[in-house]
Amino acid sequence: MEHLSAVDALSALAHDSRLAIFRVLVPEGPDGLPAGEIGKRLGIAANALSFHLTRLRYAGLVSVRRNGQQMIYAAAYDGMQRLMGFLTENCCQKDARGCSSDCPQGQPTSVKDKEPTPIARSA
Amino acid sequence: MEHLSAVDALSALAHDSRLAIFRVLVPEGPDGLPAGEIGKRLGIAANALSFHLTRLRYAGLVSVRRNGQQMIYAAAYDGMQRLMGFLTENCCQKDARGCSSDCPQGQPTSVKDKEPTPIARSA
DNA sequence: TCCATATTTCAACAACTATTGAAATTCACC
DNA sequence: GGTGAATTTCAATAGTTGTTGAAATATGGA
Repeated sequence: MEHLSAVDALSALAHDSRLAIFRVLVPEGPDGLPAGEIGKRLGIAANALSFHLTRLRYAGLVSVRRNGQQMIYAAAYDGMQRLMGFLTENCCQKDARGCSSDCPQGQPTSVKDKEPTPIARSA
Repeated sequence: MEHLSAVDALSALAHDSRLAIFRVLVPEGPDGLPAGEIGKRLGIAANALSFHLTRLRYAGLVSVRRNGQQMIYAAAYDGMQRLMGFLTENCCQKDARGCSSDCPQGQPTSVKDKEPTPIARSA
């Protein structure tokens, strides 16, 4: 995951309603939930919900499929996994206990062995 | 980490310059870097930099100390660790390969065993 | 075809966030 | 005390994002 799409994923989750939506979807697994059900559980109006779901979808964090009149949204685990991978790789200490505390992270790398990527805006 | 402070941390990182700043600080470890050096490396003006550093600090992702005229900023690993913990716990599948892919996550919990927390705004 | 349900789209507006240049603050050194 | 360097603060503005209500689209069933 590139710097920029990480920003997309982070900002998709950096909203109260969207984080709540995502958290509702996670335990539902690939089956997901119809938009209406999400809205009902969280008390979010249909149009606002649609707005937020689009944003999550754009960030690759949820997928959609149609089932009759309903749109079924599901957490896109691979998108989340890419985000976690990016954060672990770029934003966490590499030695011993990194950010996933109870998970020894494999290759311990010494701090300071890596040039930070300069900020580059694509557009 | 609560839902809301997770949103704070996520939105602090959900910006191109701030993510770049954080990534510059991570490999420097607890020694950190003076603000000016960060600005020089990333080509960010002093006042803008100060704005972003304040935001990161507010989110608990960097710490500051003074050294003479310089302000030394360092990545706050514990803040990042809390964020990673929150995401692993709330936004990832719990079974077998969760989001930290190569890290078997200890207690595998079955999907669907957890009521999602309803969205609650404190203010 | 007509109706009801589910969801999205649109446009207007409100709210928030970022950027800029100028001024202020803090500290070290003379 | 005065000067210069590092950093922050401020105010104005621009830009982006979220919210709301109304209208449109898509689907299934009578």
